[in-house]
Amino acid sequence: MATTARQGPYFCGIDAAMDVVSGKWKVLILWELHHHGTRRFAELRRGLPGVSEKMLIQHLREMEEDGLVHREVYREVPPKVEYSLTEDGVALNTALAPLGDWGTERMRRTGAAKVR
Amino acid sequence: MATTARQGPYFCGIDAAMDVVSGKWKVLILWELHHHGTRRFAELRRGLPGVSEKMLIQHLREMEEDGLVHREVYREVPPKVEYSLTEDGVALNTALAPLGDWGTERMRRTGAAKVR
DNA sequence: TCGGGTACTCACCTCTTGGTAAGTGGTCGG
DNA sequence: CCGACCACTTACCAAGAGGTGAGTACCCGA
Repeated sequence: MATTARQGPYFCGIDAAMDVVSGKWKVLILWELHHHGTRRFAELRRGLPGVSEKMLIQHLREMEEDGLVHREVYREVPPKVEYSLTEDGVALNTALAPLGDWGTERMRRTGAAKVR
Repeated sequence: MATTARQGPYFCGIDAAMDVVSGKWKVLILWELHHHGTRRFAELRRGLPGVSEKMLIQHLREMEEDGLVHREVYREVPPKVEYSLTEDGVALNTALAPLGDWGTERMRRTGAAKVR
């Protein structure tokens, strides 16, 4: 994904949505931003145990490019950057809700483990 | 994915759902089976231009293992195998609908190309 | 008899994804 | 003066996702 292509011809809407959402941490970032509103880089990193800084940035950049998250840079001396969801990102999150319910139900049935 | 792990600890329901749905052709298979009810292997292959036989089988097997699709083998001389969605697969498809709408809307806005 | 269709399996190879670890420049607390 | 924190960037590397092409056992139509 990422560097090249993207926006490639899609079969249907789900296909297009999956393109934007595929990436190990993307939906988790969405979820985190949705629940906390605005978060700084280090806050996100701490909120997603196991994520590498490289992937976090890469995903955030792609999601910014895709118009899902807004990136606000404060030119202060200890650098400060705040990430938040755009309208589009909020809509995506809403559209993901039923899928989340399905997954939760499935976890309950299969007894899958949960992190934190 | 696939051979090892799976059912790994999840952060939330969306995470669990994404695990089951991640794979280049999975949502398309879901979509195809949902729209046609029951399909044979070759019909699916023809319905998803570009899919390789290897991936199609691999995905179908994983989805069967995950309880999303049902596989019915007819012991006839020209081999015949029919695939259909389970209740769980239908529910997943329903849960994916809003995401599909979001993606369709997005395609409209960005003017992304569509296959076939 | 030749080709095509059925539903696969297998071996091999490539490209992408994602992880690790180090470096950057500045500031603040102890 | 040492280390930690901030928000990154860069180079390198391993695993795996997915593609290609061949083979299989059988039958049917031309």
